[in-house]
Amino acid sequence: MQMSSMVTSAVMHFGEMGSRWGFNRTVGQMLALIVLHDEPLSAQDIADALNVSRGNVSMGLKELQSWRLIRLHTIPGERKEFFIPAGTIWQLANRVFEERRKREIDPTMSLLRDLLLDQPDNQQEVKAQQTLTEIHDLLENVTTWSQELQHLGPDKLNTLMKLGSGVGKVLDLKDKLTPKKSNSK
Amino acid sequence: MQMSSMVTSAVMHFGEMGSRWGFNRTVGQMLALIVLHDEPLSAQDIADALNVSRGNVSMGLKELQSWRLIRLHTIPGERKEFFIPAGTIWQLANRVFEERRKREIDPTMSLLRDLLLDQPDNQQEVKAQQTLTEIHDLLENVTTWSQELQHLGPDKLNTLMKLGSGVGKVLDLKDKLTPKKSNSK
DNA sequence: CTAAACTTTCAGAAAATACTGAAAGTTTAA
DNA sequence: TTAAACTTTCAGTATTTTCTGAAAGTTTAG
Repeated sequence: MQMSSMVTSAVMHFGEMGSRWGFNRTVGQMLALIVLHDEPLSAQDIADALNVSRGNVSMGLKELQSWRLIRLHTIPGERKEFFIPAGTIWQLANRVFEERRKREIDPTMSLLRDLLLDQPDNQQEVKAQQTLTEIHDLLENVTTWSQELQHLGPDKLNTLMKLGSGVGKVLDLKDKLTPKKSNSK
Repeated sequence: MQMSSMVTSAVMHFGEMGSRWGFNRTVGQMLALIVLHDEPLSAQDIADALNVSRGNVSMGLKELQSWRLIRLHTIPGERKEFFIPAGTIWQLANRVFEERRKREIDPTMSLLRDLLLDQPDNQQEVKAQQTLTEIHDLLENVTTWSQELQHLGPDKLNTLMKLGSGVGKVLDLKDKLTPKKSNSK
């Protein structure tokens, strides 16, 4: 199994970026390799291509499966297991967002909810709670919104993108077209 | 300088989450402390509150300033420097997004652009380039969109949020109301 | 059953990252 | 000037994370 120079460049880069994206170098390289290689790869293929131990590959595969970024693919007549991407690029990106939300936002939301239930004991805590509320509301918005986008799908998202700075305008448009209940018409 | 239990909880949590947000434990704790404490804090205050070395605080402050999350605040008559949050929660969150985009997306966009300029040498590379194009376009959409949101500001964003799953519908609406040039009508 | 072909696990080693504290640097007041 | 009151730097140390490879586990073919 020989990588083209293009794939090698991308694999190395995804390795370097890996830790910024929530996994480590080897896992990043493995993901790029599996996504860019059109044939299913065995664990041994991956270990050879990346020059890492078989054990490390085993752990990396487990992690990528826990992120639901790759899945098993059985080749009839072959004893060993092969791996392929678990969906389209759009689906993979969504899974990364979702998983990162779980790790980076959900625990904080949970803590903030708890802290906001407490009775403030002094002026200091009243101010702190105000700030915590702002943070909570902002995170909630981000969460809601990102889930919203996932449901849109790539095609509609693209339409939305092409609107460019028109998003604000569509919003205005919507305000005019959908009168509130309180506004008797 | 005594922290309330509420602030202590939040500071500890932000420390634990720090590494997932792109900085380390101490920097995360420092950020939470500065944001939640309503009075400006000196480096020494911070070192005492968090029980870390003065040198570590100095490095952390530099990092938080490079992210533009805190800024210097001079108190007349005081020799030492004090620090306060560099804006509203909304502004701070935006800076974090922006900085993370620079670190997590921009380098990859740059590499992808380069790889897509290369002439594919074989069928393998043709397929790889297709995939890389998909990734590139998706990242470009995400980038464009997040910048778009930053310009909206928190108030309009909130309106957008309240639309909930209605975003798709508004989009359909917009399609009907704004015929494309190619559609002679 | 047995052995071959595979996968997983995990203790210890290696590498990367973060922290300390002492020394060097800077600013200000007198 | 000088020295006091601060800040920054960075070599060495501590901590955390990642990786290896050998041993243990699993599956299948005969």
